[in-house]
Amino acid sequence: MRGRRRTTLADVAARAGVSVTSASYILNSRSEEMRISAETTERVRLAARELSYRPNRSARNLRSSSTATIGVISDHVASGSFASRMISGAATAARVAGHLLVVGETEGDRETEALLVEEMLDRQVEGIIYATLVASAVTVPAGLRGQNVVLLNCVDLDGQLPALMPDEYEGGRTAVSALFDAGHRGRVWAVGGETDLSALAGGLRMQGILARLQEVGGLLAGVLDCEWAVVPAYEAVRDLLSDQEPPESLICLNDRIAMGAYDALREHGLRVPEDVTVVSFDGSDLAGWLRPSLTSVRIPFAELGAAAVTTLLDGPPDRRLLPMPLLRGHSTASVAGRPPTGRRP
Amino acid sequence: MRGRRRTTLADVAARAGVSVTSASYILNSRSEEMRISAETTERVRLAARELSYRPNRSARNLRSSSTATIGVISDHVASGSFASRMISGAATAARVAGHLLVVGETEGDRETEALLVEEMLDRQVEGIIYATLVASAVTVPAGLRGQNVVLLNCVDLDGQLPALMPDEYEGGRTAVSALFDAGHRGRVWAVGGETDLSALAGGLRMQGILARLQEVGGLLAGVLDCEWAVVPAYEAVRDLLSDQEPPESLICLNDRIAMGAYDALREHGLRVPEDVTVVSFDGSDLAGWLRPSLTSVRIPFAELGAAAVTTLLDGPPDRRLLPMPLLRGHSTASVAGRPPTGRRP
DNA sequence: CTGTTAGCGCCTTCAA
DNA sequence: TTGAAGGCGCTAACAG
Repeated sequence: MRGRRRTTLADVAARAGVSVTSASYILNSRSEEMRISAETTERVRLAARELSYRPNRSARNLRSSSTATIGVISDHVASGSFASRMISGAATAARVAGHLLVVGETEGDRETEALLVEEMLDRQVEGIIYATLVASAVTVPAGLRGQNVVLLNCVDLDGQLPALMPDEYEGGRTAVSALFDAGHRGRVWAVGGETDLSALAGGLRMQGILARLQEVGGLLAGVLDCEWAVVPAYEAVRDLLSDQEPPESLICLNDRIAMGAYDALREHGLRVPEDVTVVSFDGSDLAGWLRPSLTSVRIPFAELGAAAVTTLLDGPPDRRLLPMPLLRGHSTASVAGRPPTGRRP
Repeated sequence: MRGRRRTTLADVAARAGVSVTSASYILNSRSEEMRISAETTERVRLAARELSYRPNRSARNLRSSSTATIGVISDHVASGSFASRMISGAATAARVAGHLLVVGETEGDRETEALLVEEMLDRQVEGIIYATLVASAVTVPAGLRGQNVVLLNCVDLDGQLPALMPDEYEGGRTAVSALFDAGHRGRVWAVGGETDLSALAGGLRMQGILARLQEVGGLLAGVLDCEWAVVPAYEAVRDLLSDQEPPESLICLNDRIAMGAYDALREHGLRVPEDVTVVSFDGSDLAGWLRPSLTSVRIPFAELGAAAVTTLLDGPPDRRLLPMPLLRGHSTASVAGRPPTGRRP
């Protein structure tokens, strides 16, 4: 940075007429412990303020080999607002703990990944958050082994690295509960299925859905397999409607699927939630934009980011699966008109 | 990081049987300049590789007071995928230049902002990108004055800090051109208006729209003032349709407005693009999710981020307004069925 | 061409 | 209570 020479600890000490030792102790809140006179302490504090002294991090880092910095490596920080929410949560938690975040995006490239790991280790980050956009099993870059790492939204295939994930199974159960709590029964179709084997979310959500359905005595009329995107979902639901008696409820495996489903339902003259109730997963902005607003089981991205920082700084938590809260919209409002109990912010 | 002591330059020098000076020169690719024998050079390189030596950045920073790190301060990295796209662009550009990004989110809080500035200056970042989610005029924190700063998506009220922004005026012109290039004429309504005075985008887009409209001999049937969100837009367009003869074209001031407009149009039995063509601003993911896909004047977030890094590292560019590219969807396809020329990725 | 050496700013042991 | 001094790892004068 183009700034001139900054004031150093020595400057402060000189101005206060004490040694750098004393100044150092005082400015690091150890004057008590070192039994430095209150008067001296105050004098140094004043001098520091007058000179608007700020410690030189590089020097401190070199000395203490710790930087109050946490690295985040993610395959995509750009895609959707998902990864960014996570970074946001992590950044806030880090700041509260007096840390800063350095971020790197790999775009899935292994070489970039390894490079970023090295760059961050060079900068002596206190720990590294390794995150993926879609929940998956991964092989982490070799440079990460033996470091203070936490995996986010993924697990490593072979090793025993601490990993934080949304509790997709419970999330699946929550989705079904949301449907039945709103008083709806009858035929439920799941839209989305398990297309990608490397993505864990689909399977776990489906398991949770089935388990909870069994508990409440509901049953799954069927699963519409389709790519997790708007148009495929639209087509799948459209075809379903032309073949069969319409479902009473739809569980969409993400919000974009729900968007497509909405279109198909509307085209078929079916209203949400009066004719068909819809619940979905993600809790993205889209859920709030749709009309009626979508009830969606939210992926706790910000919470994951914050928990990752905590894990790095204070050790792993007991629960490594984070709850997926229900974001209530109007797509599950009971036909009687009971208003939803919560609104999105 | 919990790693053991890392190998130092001295270790490498010792193993290669040379002085640290030579090792330093060689590893910094200055052996040529220092006329060090090829043989020695090779020996040192080998030793470094064998010990998998990596320079200690903190030490280097302290010595050279430069960190190969750039700070990004933004009011919201979480909201939408906007800020994150920008960060993504910046991160990539930074990495190419051998730099890393440290990011901080202020949530609009002045105190946090000032704190982050200090934290980053403490870490001796090479420069700071100060970005806002919505284009606006701001007062930057005092700590930023005199530093290597570039404003992104905003301008400072009083000072002369370099600022990079999307060319909203040209963008407005582009939107109109998109409409007329697709062969559409007739009544054009703008939806959105200028609600927020601190947000620059609305006014500039409208100016561009009016100017271009005049050039091509079109005219604005009217402006629907509404909040830039789905429901208000839906209501505004619905009311318009119930009062008036339907418009031939709609220029929506952002993608969410277009989403609401789509709903109102569909409800009224009007098809896009057959009955009404729609063009919009943002070029967000939503534009691709809507059916038919939306033609939208894209905010070049990634490009802004990349340009900001370049500005910080190499000085300000000539053009401080970045072009807003047209993202072609089907909402402006000519009625004759001409396919759009480009697809979103 | 290569080695010796003096800091960069800070923390901390040891003595006073 | 305070001061002097060493050293974190690296770079760059300045000798040889």
